[in-house]
Amino acid sequence: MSTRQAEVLRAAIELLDEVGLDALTTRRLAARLGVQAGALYRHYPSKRALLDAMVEHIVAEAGAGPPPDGDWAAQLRTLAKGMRRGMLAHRDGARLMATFQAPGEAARASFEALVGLLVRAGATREDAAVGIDTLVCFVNGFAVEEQARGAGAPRDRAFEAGVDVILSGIRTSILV
Amino acid sequence: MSTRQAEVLRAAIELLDEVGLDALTTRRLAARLGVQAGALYRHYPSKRALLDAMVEHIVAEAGAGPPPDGDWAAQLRTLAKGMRRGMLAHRDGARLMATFQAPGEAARASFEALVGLLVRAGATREDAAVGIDTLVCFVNGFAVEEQARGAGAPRDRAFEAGVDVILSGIRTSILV
DNA sequence: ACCTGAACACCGTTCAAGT
DNA sequence: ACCTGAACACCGTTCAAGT
Repeated sequence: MSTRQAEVLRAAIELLDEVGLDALTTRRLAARLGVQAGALYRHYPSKRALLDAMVEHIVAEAGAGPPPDGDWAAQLRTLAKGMRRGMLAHRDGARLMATFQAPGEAARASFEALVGLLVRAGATREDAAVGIDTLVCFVNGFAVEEQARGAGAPRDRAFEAGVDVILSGIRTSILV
Repeated sequence: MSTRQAEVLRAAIELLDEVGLDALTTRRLAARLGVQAGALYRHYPSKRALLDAMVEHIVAEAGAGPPPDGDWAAQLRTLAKGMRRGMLAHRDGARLMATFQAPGEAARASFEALVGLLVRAGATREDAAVGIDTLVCFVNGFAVEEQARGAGAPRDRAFEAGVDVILSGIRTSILV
């Protein structure tokens, strides 16, 4: 990944935070880089490809940090909070993820890590995948709705309560 | 609601199914109606307003049908399946819902109905709201991901397994 | 390697004017 | 009441040509 490509990506994410997804335009991005719109196509083959790179970047930065400690439930709770925080960290972050298509490297890796966590706690691989799928879909669905509703009241408590419902479902219907 | 407005809405939903959300353009919609693009603004003040009306229509048609029977869990399972079916019934239906902002009349009513169901099963109103919120966010998140991944393998079993995890979480952590 | 200039085929929206 | 015609200020993308 060339330095210039990384600069384009960084500028795109900054622009997203400033103007939102709907106003994130190749022409505006080019202007911010002091360049003509067509020049962007040296670095990304399409706007779609750039958006995908942004998603990947945001997922990776959300999945960073030390692995949490505690039992499997405490770890999943921490990781779920981190995923939500990562999406809310950027304007329209959740909606950007939702428009995404292919799971991508970082997303797949973090999914596998979560499944492994439940397997180590005693679940079969299939059951673990169901549990993680449920949790991940909830987190995504929650963040999309939360961000769509605008800056309204903080929904931290509601989010954690939802995570707890799912963790308790995993405990009673998936783990031995 | 004038007849012509209803025709515009119907044409918009047909066009969505044919070309998808990204190609759903005021000009294409106008062409399908045999009219100039500007004429649409007699019936909807903006494309956003038209999209909102489409969401409302789809939500309402998904929430139609007789109330299911069985205990609360069987009823929630049936309703969750219906919500997912409603979103998948139209091309990019899930993504369209996700771009939506205000909850809207139909959505609010169906949320209240679901909460009432859990209250009758013995939950407090707050706990019931948490449970329903969890289920609804999961359903939306699941459908968004499912539709984003394209027509791939049917995910009926994965969906129902996820619903069951949440129902079992509601049973053990919310109900008396 | 990176960018310009200019074009192409589009967008959503507005508004006077028509019937 | 509903629509036309025409414009305005934009889009994403391509591509020869420059440095």
